[in-house]
Amino acid sequence: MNEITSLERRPDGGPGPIRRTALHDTLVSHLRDMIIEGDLLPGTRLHEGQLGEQLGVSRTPLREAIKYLASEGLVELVPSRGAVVKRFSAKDVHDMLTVLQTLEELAGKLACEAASDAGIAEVRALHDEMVQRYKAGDRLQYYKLNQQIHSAIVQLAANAALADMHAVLQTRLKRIRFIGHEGPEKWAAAVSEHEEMVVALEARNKAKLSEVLGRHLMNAWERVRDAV
Amino acid sequence: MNEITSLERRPDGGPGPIRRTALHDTLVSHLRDMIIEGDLLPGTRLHEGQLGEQLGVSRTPLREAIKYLASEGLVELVPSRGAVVKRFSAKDVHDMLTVLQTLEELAGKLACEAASDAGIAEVRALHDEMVQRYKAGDRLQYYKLNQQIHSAIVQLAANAALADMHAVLQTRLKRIRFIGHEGPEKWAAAVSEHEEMVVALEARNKAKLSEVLGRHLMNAWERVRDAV
DNA sequence: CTTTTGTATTCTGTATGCAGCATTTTCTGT
DNA sequence: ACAGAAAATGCTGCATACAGAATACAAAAG
Repeated sequence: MNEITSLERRPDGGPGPIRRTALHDTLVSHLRDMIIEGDLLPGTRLHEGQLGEQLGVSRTPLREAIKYLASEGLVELVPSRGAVVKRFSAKDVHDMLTVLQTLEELAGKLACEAASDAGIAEVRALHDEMVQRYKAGDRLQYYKLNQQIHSAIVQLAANAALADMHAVLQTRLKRIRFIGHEGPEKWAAAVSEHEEMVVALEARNKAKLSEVLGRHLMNAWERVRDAV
Repeated sequence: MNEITSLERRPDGGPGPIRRTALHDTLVSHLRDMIIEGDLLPGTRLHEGQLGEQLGVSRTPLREAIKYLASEGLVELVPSRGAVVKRFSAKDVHDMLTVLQTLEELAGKLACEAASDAGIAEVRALHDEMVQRYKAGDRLQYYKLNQQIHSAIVQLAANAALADMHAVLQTRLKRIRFIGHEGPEKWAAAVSEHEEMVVALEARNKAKLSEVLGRHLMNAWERVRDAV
């Protein structure tokens, strides 16, 4: 079941303008997911003919999607030899986390200034939900909510450029973090850091929030360093 | 003279593997330049037929290039209505400068740790050249060297992710800064800041370099705020 | 047996053709 | 004369077709 056509139209016949997504756009999301979830491993060549047939799509929109992902940094374009899924070294991952850390520190500062109370409440809600998942041992949902919280804080900063850069790096790292399974004690530490984060945000304590976010990502490196 | 074919082969017959650039790749650079230099103003629709004919290229590689630029954030894709050159609000520009500031502060720190003496010397050379252009009143060359210096410092940080993010933002801002003409006194101040930067780098003074880079971009906002 | 060269196949890169959507123009009714 | 509808035009989105490059394979030479 990898046909792409099923994704083209929304399943519900709900109101509002019917979704009119372009195929290349759908393909971008689809391929991105395939890369993140490991269906396409690093170093894999993206075979236009084969991949297109597998997804039930012609080469043209597929190529367009690949170009888009290339600019995003998920695939690499080799002249006359197509595209391959980009492989990240340990240093690459460390570099990305370093930049992400800086960006989130900035996001923390800005969020404390710009966030609405409602926005902060949403983060709190996400966090509480995440803690529930943690206690239930549901790693996948925990992981997703974790990412959502970080994205939400960045959103609160109300800085489009920051959100862009953060999203790109987060996407590039998803594949890694998806794999990086941490032990119970480190997991607990991560949850504890998150609690600190939300408290600092609610107090609109810029310095504190920024510090915790930075520390959190330093520790993230510890957690994934073995996986790469 | 807008034919694209002339750019396909390298002019020199130098050694090494002959350049074999794909057309869509060439188009990305070409369109990017057209946007930055104002040949394509914000809000302009990128007409596939017309633009392709003008450049002597068929629609397929052109469309691929546009998708790439869309991911880079220079153009916006409107479903069923093609692509338009993205328009940036004053807030957008301010947001971008804020992020750029943070990134360059980080770059400064890392560069002081990781840079080779030779690398630092190159920045010094660029700076001296820039000062010459400044004294000669050659705004265009000054501007280009200015950008080169910032890029060079980021390169010295030896962090690929940082370089990526920096390049994207710098590209998005080029169009703005290209326009933003500053008065003589502000121009002098900018040059003076650059001098401080290079001195701090040569001394490998992390805190100082970081501070000057940050201040420099704060001032950059002052210089361009009227232009947007 | 190894190396090299010629050939065949496969895949990318580019062009073109066709269908559907958006927009504009024209026609018709009031 | 004006408003609304219908037709016509132009453009995008996707598929297909064709040309050229890269690789794999096989045969021949050392």
